[in-house]
Amino acid sequence: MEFAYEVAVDAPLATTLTYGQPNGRIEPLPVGCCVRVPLGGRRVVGFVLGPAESDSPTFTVKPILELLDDFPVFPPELLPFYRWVARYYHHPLGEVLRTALPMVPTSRRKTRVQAKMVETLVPGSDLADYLHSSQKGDELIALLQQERSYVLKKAEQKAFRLFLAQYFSQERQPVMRAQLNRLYPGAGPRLDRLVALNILQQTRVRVFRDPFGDPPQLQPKPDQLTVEQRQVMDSLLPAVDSASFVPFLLHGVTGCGKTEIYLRSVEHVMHLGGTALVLVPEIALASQMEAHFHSRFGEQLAVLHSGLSEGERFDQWQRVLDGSARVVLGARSAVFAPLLRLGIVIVDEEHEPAYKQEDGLRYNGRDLAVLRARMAGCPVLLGSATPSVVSYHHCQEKKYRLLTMHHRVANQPLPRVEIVDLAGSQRSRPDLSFSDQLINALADTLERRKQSLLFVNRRGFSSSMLCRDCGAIVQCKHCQVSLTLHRGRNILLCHYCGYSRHPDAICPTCGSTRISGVGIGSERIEEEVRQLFPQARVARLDSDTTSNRKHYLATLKAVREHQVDILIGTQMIAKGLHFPDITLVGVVWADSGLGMPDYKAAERTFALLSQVTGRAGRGWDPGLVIVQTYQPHHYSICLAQQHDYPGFFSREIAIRAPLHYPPFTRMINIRFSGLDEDRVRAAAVQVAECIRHHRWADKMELLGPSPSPLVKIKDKTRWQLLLKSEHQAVLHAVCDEILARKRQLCPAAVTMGFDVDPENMM
DNA sequence: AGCACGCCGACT
DNA sequence: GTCGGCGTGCTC
Repeated sequence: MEFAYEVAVDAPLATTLTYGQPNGRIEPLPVGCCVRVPLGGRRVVGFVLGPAESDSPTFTVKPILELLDDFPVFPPELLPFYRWVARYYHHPLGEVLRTALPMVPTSRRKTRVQAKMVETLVPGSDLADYLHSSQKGDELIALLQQERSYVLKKAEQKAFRLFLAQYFSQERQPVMRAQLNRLYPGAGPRLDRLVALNILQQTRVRVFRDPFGDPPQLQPKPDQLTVEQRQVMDSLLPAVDSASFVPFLLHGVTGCGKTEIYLRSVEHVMHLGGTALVLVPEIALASQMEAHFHSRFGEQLAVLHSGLSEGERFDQWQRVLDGSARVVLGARSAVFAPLLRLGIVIVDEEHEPAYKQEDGLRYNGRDLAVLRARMAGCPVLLGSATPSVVSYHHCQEKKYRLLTMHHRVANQPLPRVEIVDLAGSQRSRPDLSFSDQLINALADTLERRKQSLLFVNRRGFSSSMLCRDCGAIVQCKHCQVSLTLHRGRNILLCHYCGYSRHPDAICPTCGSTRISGVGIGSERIEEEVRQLFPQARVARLDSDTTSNRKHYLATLKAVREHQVDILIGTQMIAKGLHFPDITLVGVVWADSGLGMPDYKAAERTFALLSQVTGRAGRGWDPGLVIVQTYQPHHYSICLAQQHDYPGFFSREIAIRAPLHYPPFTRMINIRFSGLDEDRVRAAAVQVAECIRHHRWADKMELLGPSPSPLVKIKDKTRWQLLLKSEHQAVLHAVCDEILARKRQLCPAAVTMGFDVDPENMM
């Protein structure tokens, strides 16, 4: 066999495999092309990584079955990056590539995404000869009829004139047939005759499906930067010019104008002829960022996020691959985009947990963005109003350079934050979730014809259903979690697997009928608000009401046009939206996250409160934030009230140091799951035993094995094993060893997976 | 992951 | 006697 290739296949294999040249093909295959290969009696998708190691194989090399596309789906320059990802996350390279290249056909999915072509018309050879003498329809028709021996019918003349008008108005670009048919519904057969007469010529051109449904609102470029913005640019631009890896953390209060910093840095890179990668936590949710970048970079911009259809995503990817788009704006998976000559990498809201993918390849988009910048040799800019504790710590250790912006753009003051102790305060409506302060503030805001925003941590009506006789909580039959009452849809819903059932009023354990809901959800808050203020116009935004993007955008529009007085929502309203008329923000239960068994609980609470706080007072009115909590003295809540990030950071770091939590250690969570409870536990115990006997066991801490906080999800029992160490290399060596001995330690019926740098321990 | 191979219970 | 249960192991 002449050529042999290293191929990563779409299967959970630890190694890459060797395949031979496809039968009947002579030219070698390019690196990065997508192929179909035989694997153990089936046919799977694979990626050509390059020529195979040349030492004589001990196995029979099978030939590649077919080439799926003759162009590469990723540039060879990015292969080292993809390989590093596979090694770092202890994940099969083939699956890394499948995650990274979302439009590629998988072994399971049969349908393939294709380039979209449209039928177009250009002048035919007979017409082209006359276009020099005239461009007027009637004259051309006369000329053509005179010189040739045919007569054009009225309708054909009409179609012809229409074509000419379009052709010249769009600067001699091919004219879409569909466009002519829209203007003149009977055009079809007439155009066919014109094509037959060689007056017109039929062509097909590639079109890029447009992800910007409505062209985003044009955002003007400000003439001037603030003093702080100029100082930040003065630090950033030399780093961009130096074309070397320099990591920056930009800590700037909400409304300080970070977006303009991003835009100008990217503009600078564009002038230097480079490319730029910009990550945002969740672009699907109508972020202003998309509008800004589209206004500034137009055709140069590609967007990559989950809100795109497969076809749109394919087109955007192709535009990046062929170099016609040089700025990529996208959610975490955009970190794999095939950009070459990177000049800058930007991560907005770098602290957001949304950067962490929580299934399959559990990567962190923010961390990989830093890695890409390192490998490409360019600066990386991490921006946040509430930086992650880990990133800020890197600044203190002089690994990152800290840039700080203290002032909001128009020098608006930050809103006043009032904390209300839910346990200690007198309440005139103890039956509701509102303190008197919040009720009064809502009433006052309504009266002043301003808008209020109420933030609730959970969706649904009641978070769980409790039997008042036996104390049992109604649970999902596939997951060991409580079902949430959704009154609007009249169901009990599992937020983990989506199972739903009718909310019948009989306790499944004791048969009692005294069952009632406990815990507050957004649906219930909505009902309470309607009861308190029947005259107010109320809207709710959470993932229940947002299953379609249209409804989400419509609600935002209604809020912007002041057709809503009180907006109620979950996490998703904490980000991005800023409307000048929102002067009151209420947080119904601020400490709900502090009870979680999770070392990041305080960090998340601080970030969430700061973020929600930033929604108030974006107009002239400074705004008021009312935070209801049972823990009014908790440092994450008090320091958020004072807008004191450095204060929060030092308190948090003082707690984490003695407990050996990140940033003082690195962690890897090893997760086990399977249908057979006993075997899942046994596997976890076996692996733990193996780790305890590892030669570097004294250089790490092992917590567990223990059942996961959510023991059972979708009928699968889950156990976990947490590894902590100051030395990252130790953790990786242990994982490699476990993977090598997986056969003996873990039966096939139990799936084992690594969560490197876990964000969420549930 | 998925498919083949292999070793023990109830069927024509 | 065999058909098929799923537990185990491998895939270039």
